[in-house]
Amino acid sequence: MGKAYNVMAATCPSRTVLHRIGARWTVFVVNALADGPRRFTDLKAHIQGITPKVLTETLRSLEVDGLISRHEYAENPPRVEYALTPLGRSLLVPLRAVRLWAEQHVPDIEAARARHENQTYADTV
Amino acid sequence: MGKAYNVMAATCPSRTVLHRIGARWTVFVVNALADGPRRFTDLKAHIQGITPKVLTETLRSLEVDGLISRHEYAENPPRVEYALTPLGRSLLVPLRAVRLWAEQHVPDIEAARARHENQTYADTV
DNA sequence: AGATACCGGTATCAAATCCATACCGTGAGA
DNA sequence: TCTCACGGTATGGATTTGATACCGGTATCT
Repeated sequence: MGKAYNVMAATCPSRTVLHRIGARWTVFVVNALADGPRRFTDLKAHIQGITPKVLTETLRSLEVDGLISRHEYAENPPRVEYALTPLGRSLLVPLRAVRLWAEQHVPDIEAARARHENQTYADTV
Repeated sequence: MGKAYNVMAATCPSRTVLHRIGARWTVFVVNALADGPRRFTDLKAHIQGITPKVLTETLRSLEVDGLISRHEYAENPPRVEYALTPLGRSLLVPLRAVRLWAEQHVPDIEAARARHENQTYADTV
């Protein structure tokens, strides 16, 4: 059923999906929610460097796409929690693989960048 | 080994790696090179919607990071081929998982978006 | 010989996105 | 009353992305 879509086609809806996944902060927010619901300020502290505006936008987008859910508790003081939906949790699997790849290959990529700085040949295939 | 890095830390180098992976067109270019080397114009035709400028920038960035290699053949007419390096091929694995997830969950996400449309409409009524 | 087309890109400028900083309303605590 | 935390907005500048036109070299067609 998945093969009904081709990401290389400009008109394919999977394009917009991939675009959303690839958006600047999606990977971080989804990963930050991996261990359970979190509050706005908690997320902001956990994902270092994200600004409140961008965090708000990212959360809204993910909510629209059904990847996370927003729960507003009518307590005193009011509390807002964000959590992954089942769909969001399923995305966690491939995203975790990407994050692990990134963490594991930092030395390789830093070496490649250093090599490029030194103008060495690029033919290391 | 991989756990020496934490993507949530703003200063962590894995951040820049994840940023590169998540860049607008990286997934498409890497996937387009999955089946072997391709030429510039071929890539441009295959990845619908990418402009030459952006394709050039993406290829240069991926080359700096050691994910692809650029071969300029001194033939007549000159030919330029881009290919995945072993490092790039290793990235192919998690990226393919992401692409498959995207292709498989298009209906879910479209449903979520439609649901959201209806919700906001219902809120105004 | 002249016109045309392909390849691998640049140049230029407009549009979309991202980021930093400041601020707001509500409620709680001192 | 003053101040602080929470969950955000407002504003305005910086960065990235995109659309379009163009270029030099080579081959091909007429």
